[in-house]
Amino acid sequence: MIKPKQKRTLETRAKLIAQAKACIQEAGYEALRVEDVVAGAGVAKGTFFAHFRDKDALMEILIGAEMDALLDQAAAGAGPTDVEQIISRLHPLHSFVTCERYVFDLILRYSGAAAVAEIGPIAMTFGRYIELVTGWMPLGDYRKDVSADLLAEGVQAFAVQAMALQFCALHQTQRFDKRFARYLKAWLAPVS
Amino acid sequence: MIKPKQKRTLETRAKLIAQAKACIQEAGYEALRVEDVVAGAGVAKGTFFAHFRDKDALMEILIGAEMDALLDQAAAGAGPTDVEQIISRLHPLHSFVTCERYVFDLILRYSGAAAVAEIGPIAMTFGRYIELVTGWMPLGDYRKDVSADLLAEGVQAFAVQAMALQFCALHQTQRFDKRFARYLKAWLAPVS
DNA sequence: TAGGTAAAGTGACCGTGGTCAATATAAAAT
DNA sequence: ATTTTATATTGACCACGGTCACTTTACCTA
Repeated sequence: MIKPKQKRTLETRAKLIAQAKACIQEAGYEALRVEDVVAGAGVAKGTFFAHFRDKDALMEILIGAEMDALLDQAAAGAGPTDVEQIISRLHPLHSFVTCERYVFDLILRYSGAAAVAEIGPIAMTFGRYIELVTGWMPLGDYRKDVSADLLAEGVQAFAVQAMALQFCALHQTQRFDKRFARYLKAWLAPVS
Repeated sequence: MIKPKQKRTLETRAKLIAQAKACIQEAGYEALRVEDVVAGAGVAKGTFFAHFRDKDALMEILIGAEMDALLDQAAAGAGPTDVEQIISRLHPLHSFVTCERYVFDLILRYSGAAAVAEIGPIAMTFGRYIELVTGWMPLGDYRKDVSADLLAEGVQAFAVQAMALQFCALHQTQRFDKRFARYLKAWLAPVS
């Protein structure tokens, strides 16, 4: 997949991705079937797996691209200067991550790379997330006794926790943003 | 599954669970095949699904039981009074949760219940974890500006984050316990 | 003890992700 | 133009989780 030489290869790959997007548009991520994608793209099943290691690899590409775009959006303009602003800036991204249970689970599963050579699109976005939030840390009145990087890791950990509880009926009395705000206010509060 | 009446039912269920444990003992959780379990238990495949909604439901029972036993162990005796003690007390549990990538992913997937009626064994253990840690909060010199319950939720969030990074080659320079300690020291530090 | 009925068990079958030896096509060499 | 070689494509096939109409068994009642 690193350097496809033939034009045909690129065309086939584009057809597969376009058809996958169309399927998802119609019925969501979880409902995606490899057989539908290849049928719609007019290629054989084996071709799919010549282009993508497995179904999840395609999902990673599609979901990773979406997350990347949302990260770009979050990174645009001047950084947020307080907790509320951080939360609303990240809202579109968190909203996408929790759009489907299936999507959330898949993202978590691929959020870490098993090896340096295996850093996939989703693992990349988790790195970007940390970088982005780290850059925001000097902009507000947050605690200074720990590094910006550690603070950012905590923000990510709390975001994941709040999103996970979003899917949990037992805890849905609190909306995601409200719970996340409670976490961040406690985590980022300046040590007086 | 709520009140099995016939003795036969209980026997079959016991055979299935025993065989599943044997399979896992031999090759780990991920390698478990329903076909092997039913073959070993001497029943038909359909019988398996009459006893368990799906394969994951059996996994939940087995993994949940293991986690419950480890929580009992962590809860025994006087509570830990500092971060290092908290970490070593939870070590056996965290160690089991990360014993296999497959196990970790499954636990995360079932850590929240979609509905009150669906609280499974694993979702229960996440509740117990919070309760346990909440009870430990008054025992040490931790911050008092947020509730013990919120602190416990944070401990859980950081534990999950540290475990997730455990599977990530990029971050394996730090061992789980060390990373978790870094998180907890920052999270639980008393506001001076 | 026989007959009836509800519960438990069966296994052929299906859906879907994934494989691979064979084939077709494009690019390079002659 | 023809042959050779590398690359892309094919589709029959497999593995494995899960289903369901049917059969068997256990228990209850007369």
